[in-house]
Amino acid sequence: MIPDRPLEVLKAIVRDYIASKEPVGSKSLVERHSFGVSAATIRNDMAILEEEELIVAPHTSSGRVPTDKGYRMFVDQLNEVKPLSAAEKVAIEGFLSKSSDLDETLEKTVRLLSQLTNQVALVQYPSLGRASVRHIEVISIDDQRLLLMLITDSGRIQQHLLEIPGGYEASDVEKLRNLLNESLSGKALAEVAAIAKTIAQKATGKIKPLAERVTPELLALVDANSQEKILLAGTSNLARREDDFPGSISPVLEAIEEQVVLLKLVSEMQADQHGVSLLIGRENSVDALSSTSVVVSGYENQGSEIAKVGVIGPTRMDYSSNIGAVRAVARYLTKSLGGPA
Amino acid sequence: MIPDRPLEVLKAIVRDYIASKEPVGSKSLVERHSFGVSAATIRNDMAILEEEELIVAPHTSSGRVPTDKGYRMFVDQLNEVKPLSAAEKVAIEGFLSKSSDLDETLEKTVRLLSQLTNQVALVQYPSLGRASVRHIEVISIDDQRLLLMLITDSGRIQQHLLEIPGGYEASDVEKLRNLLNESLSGKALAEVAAIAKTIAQKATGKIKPLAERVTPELLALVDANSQEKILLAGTSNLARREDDFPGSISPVLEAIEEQVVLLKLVSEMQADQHGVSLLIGRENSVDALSSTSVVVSGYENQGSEIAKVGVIGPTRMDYSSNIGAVRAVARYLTKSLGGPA
DNA sequence: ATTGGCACTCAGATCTATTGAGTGCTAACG
DNA sequence: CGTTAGCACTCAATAGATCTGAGTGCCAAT
Repeated sequence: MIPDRPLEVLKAIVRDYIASKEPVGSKSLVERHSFGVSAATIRNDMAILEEEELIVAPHTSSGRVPTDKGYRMFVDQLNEVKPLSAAEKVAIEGFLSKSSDLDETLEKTVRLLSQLTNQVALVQYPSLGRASVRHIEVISIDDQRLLLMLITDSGRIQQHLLEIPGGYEASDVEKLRNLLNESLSGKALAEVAAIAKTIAQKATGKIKPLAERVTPELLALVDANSQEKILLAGTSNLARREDDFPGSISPVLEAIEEQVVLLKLVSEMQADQHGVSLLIGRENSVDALSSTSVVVSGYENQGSEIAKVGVIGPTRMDYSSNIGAVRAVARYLTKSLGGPA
Repeated sequence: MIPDRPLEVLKAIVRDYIASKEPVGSKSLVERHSFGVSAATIRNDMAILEEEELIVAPHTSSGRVPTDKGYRMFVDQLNEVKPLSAAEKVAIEGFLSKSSDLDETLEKTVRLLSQLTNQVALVQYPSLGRASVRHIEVISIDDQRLLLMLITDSGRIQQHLLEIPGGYEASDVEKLRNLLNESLSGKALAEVAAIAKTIAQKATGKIKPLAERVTPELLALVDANSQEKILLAGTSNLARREDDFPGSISPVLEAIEEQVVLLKLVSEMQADQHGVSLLIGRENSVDALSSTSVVVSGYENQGSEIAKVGVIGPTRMDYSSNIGAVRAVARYLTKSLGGPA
């Protein structure tokens, strides 16, 4: 266990380092904070912290820098996050006010979060999980084409245009639509595959060929729906912190653009005390992201978490305000989704 | 007018500089290319080129680097672009093969182009311009909600969920749908606003309130549709060329993320001899993009250009192959859109 | 018009002090 | 025992100083 004062010293080091980007030494520490002890004493405390690998000295003789472990201890000690400023609240409320469809909401959210935090913001699309079919629509576009639509209860809409080379009867389309909705509406997406098969069989006479043409496409839509997706914004914010990254930022940007990697990372994160979950530095398993931290929070629909929002930035970030912003945005997003539903 | 050999020298300088990133001097020039004259002669030619501001010397005494004007002359002289490799053609064909809806096609295209060129790729969504209404759909989701859809002839689909607090009659929805399609289908988007107004008036009795609720939303959709949009991919490719940018890349990335700016830039570009249009360095008016070049080409639907695809990268880029790739992708995109239509 | 020759320039690399923030340790103190 | 002043020491960063060589511009000769 770390004694009290050294812990305070650690906090001070983290804060000063975040603010100044310079390794912080014992002298500047006693100057900026009133510990009531001399620099030499602080040095002793720092020796303890170094022993515990909470801080390191970049060179033999210069100030100390927090390690990932140090940051971790810092955030775990953090018992209150920086509240949002009035202006920030206004911004969030403003965006929240006009409800619209899911795509638009998420796009706005991610842009908002990136501006709020000056970090790269990300939002995960609601995943298959507990989603269910709200409605299926088959629309005739012209005499050789149909538009198939799938609307889930989370508000996600997906469509696919399909060619019916031989043409079709309007009445058949109607019948098919009814058939599909009767059997599928309200069902969980996960069940759709099984049910759809029986539909193709149940279909009688004239509708049969049409049903056989359409159901596979429907499954493809479900599939596309279950395919996780992430929206990003503010990539340039990362570039602005260029020198927080050893060497070059480009591998970091590459890793972030790689949806699969990010998705895996984000999905595995579980909320902690603040309703927020974070990975600091090497705590995540992606090598290129070893000097970044990820802060995410889940957002909900109908009482259960459907996906995550968050930010990603240099390890040396202002955790307090980022956690605050992410948490706030996640809450508002939840509200915004719950509202019109 | 520039004499022949100096022109060849310019071309060689551009090519060598693109390949090596080092300012190129008279000696290495005669070594790498067989001009049949001595270095001193080349130096005289270089003096001419410098006089014409086609090249500059970064320092009093080191090799020369092409100016924007030099690059411009180079590409204007370019009479054949590098053909795509077999592998590249396969990649394009492969992507082309499966048709799908516009969103998906464009997303794939932009990713493909970015991989092909190792640059930041961009594709502009088909704009309002000549687009017309293919179909309008009003779908009842549940007893208080309708989904309004607008499908344009370019295949762009846009929808909006609207609440009907008082509920509605299914038959009214049907009537409204028919009314809308009769009046609007086939009409240019630009005309929709005018026509829609008369619809709200023409509507009789029971449909009237519904029509009055729906038409403004329809206009909003048209508006959203006419709102230009750009898709980006491969931002990290720019970061990889980090040192082609003086100072920091972050302003460049910021400018590129700024849709409005990019859109303006791209819209104003007009195709030249190769069916491709390019802006080199300061030829574009965006300050942050002064050391980037933009290569775009239009893609078509039903014989007329509907939007642009292209890449953006450092001024010191391989114009020949980028022009080739952009042109090829634009053509395939045109084909891909024309095919299923 | 082309060329060899030559003096000249200057960015970049290499080396050497110099500086100063910061450390670790020790001996003294209450 | 925890705290402190003092001191020798380390080493990154900075500033000069020097060297080097690629490359130039120009001139006189072909």
